[in-house]
Order: sequence, then structure tokens, then C-alpha cells
Amino acid sequence: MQKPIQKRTLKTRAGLISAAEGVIQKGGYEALRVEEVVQAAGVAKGTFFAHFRDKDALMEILLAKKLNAYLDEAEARKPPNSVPDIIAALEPVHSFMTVERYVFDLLIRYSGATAIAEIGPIAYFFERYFRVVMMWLEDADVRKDVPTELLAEGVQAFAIQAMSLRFCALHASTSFSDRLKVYLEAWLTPAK
Amino acid sequence: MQKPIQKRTLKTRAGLISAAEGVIQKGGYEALRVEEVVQAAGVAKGTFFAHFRDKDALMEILLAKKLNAYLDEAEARKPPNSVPDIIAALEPVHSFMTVERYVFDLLIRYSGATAIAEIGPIAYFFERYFRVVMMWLEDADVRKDVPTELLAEGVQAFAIQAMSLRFCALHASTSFSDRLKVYLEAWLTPAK
DNA sequence: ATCAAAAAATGACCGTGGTCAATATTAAAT
DNA sequence: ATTTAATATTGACCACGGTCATTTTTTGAT
Repeated sequence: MQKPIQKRTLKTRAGLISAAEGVIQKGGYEALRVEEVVQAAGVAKGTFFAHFRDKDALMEILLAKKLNAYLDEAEARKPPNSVPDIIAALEPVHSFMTVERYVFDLLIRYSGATAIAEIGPIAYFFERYFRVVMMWLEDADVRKDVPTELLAEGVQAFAIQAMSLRFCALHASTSFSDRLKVYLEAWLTPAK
Repeated sequence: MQKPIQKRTLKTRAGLISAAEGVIQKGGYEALRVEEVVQAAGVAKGTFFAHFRDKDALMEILLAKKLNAYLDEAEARKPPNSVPDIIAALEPVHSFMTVERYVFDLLIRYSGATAIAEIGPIAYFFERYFRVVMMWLEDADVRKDVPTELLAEGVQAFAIQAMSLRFCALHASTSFSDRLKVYLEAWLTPAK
């Protein structure tokens, strides 16, 4: 019934978000402090939590924004149809996902919805990532003995695996893209 | 040189661990509070952090203990050599990994070492999981066109993917084991 | 313009993980 | 038995995310 959002609300919210972006630009994601954000935005701490359920909710918004922008770019180009091209197309996305360990952990944590009511921006992003990859795979030179949907899920799983190992000193010898290439070649190559 | 660990140290540490296990038995992992643990163990809060770098470090120890015990059991039996048997053999491990969302998140976060010096109990566990699966795969009826090592990495990636989706309301229709079976059949089945 | 109800903002306060200078205990040397 | 240096323990304290009763602002009706 009555939900005419006040202009003030939008302004405060936008202020908090851009303040947060400023703070992150200076010190990165992990170092962000709510206190610092509200000071930069010129509001009280309580206001922050009136706009975002918790600190992670703001992070979700900021990360999803960036990720969707990178995916926009990838989608704007000619659809890749080989493993190296797919990896290249997704490179900016994957690269951003692993800028900080903290970021990667957040993404994984929020990559799925715990409850229907809780589908957040990051879960939506992953859904979109999945759909984009699936579209590419439909016209790509890949195995056709299993559903494209399954192939796309696998791409996601392997991408996450490769990103995990990027943070792991035990497997630091191989680069992320090289590792993903090995995975995807084995996963997507048509059965002979 | 000089590192004769005092008996007292061992006793305090053991006391903290068993106190923590008691606390967890009552309320689960997520609800564990350091304060509660030190009270149960009859020591001061500072003592806790003299024994464990942080709360997560204790969690790592407790989780790895359990996980290794389940893997011990799996390893004691006859090596599985088909996809359903492999899934069945790992079921207790996977099941424990997903008792709580909090637990799963911790496991993922610590599944890799950030630095060589930081290889924790959970990273060791995952290394072991990988080796065990690889051993099984060597004598199993699976594709042989890619290295067994790669197949084992894939199993891990798909297992994590399937576990992630277990917490995701968007994909709650299929059960964990069913989903993993679909993944692994596509991943491991010999190319025809 | 005035007023009442809804919406938004405030900041003192709390819970909990983690720190550290001070204190107590242990082990080894004499 | 005393002394001493290394080691372990303590608990007051801090940092930071998050809460909520109170106050301020906005909106719409009169």
C-alpha cells in the first residue's frame, strides 16, 4: 500500500555506497570499516544498518556491481567458442573475483541462496554467469553427450577450484588461467 | 634448541579442546563462544589465545579431527571402483562437511594454504582427501585419457559444487548425492 | 499553516573476538 | 634450597560489527 520511498532515503543510501567505494579505493575491501564509511558519508552508524542488513550486505552490492559490469563487457563481444577463448572472455571476471582472498571468500559464501527469500546480488550474479556460459557452450565446439546445463555447472565448479588454488601456496606453481585451461579441456573436449 | 613443552601446557590445551568439544556437542559449531569454552575449561580468556592463534584455529583442529576419522573409515574398507561406490564411500565425509553452513564455509576458507608456513589441519585434510580419491581412481573403471591426478582434482571440485548447492534454495530439489552422481558420471566415464 | 502519523536518523550501548603488560609457575643451574 | 631465566596464565582492555529506544524529519490531510 504505502511505500513512497523518500528522496532522502535514496540520497543517504547512495551516499553510503559511494563513500564505501571511496574507502575501498584507498584501502581495499578487507580493510573497510563501517565506522569509516559512515564518517565519510556523514551519517550515524545506526543509519548504515537501517540501509543494509549488515556489512556483508553492502559488500554484496558493491561486488555484484563490479562483477556484473565485467560480465556486461564479456557479453558485448563476440561469443567465444573455444576453451581458450572462453577463458579469455571470463578473465576480467575471474581476475576481480580473486583480487583479495577476503573478496573470494565472500563470493563463495554468498554464491548460493540459503533461502528463497535471501537471494542476494551475488547469488543473482552467479546465476547470470551460469546462463552466459551456457549460452556460449551451446554454439561452441564441446562435447554434446551431456546437457549443456551440466557443462556450464562444471565450468563454474572448475573455475572456483582454479581460483581456490590461486590462493594456495601448495599449488602456486601453475597460473590460474593455465590451470583452468587444463580443467576445461578435459571437461569440455568432445569425446572421441 | 630449548623447547621442552611443559606438561601443564599439554593439559591446558587438551582441556580447552575437550571443553570445546563439549560445548559443540550441546550447541553446534556456529554457536560456540570462546568465553564459554574457557569457562568450561577453567582458564582465562588470554590462555585460549596463547594456545590457538584465533577461534578459527581451534575450529580447524576440531573439524580436521572429525574429517580425518571419517576418512580413516573410508580408507579401511575395500577401495570403491565405481562412481556410486566412490560417492557412498565418501558420504560420511561429505555429510559432515555440510552439517552446518558455518562449518562448510570454514572448510572452504581453510582448504588451501595461503602461505607455506600456514598449512593448517584442514588444508592437510584436503590434501589427503585428494590422495585417497586419486588412489581409488587409479584402479577404477574411469576414463584414462587424462591424468588420474586431474580426475581427482575434478572430483573435489564437483563435490564442493554439489555441497554448495545443498545450501542453495534455488537448487534444493535434487539431493546432494544424486547431483554428485550426475557430475561424476559425466566427468569420470570413459570416453567411448 | 497546523497537526498527526509514518519514516528516517541518531548515538549510547552491547556482544564477542582478540591483545598485552603484569603476574605466576616451572625447570634448570648453582 | 636459592636464584634465575624461560614459559604459561591472567584479566582488564580494545576494536569492531550490530541493536534499539529516542529524536528528528517528512508527508499528507485538514
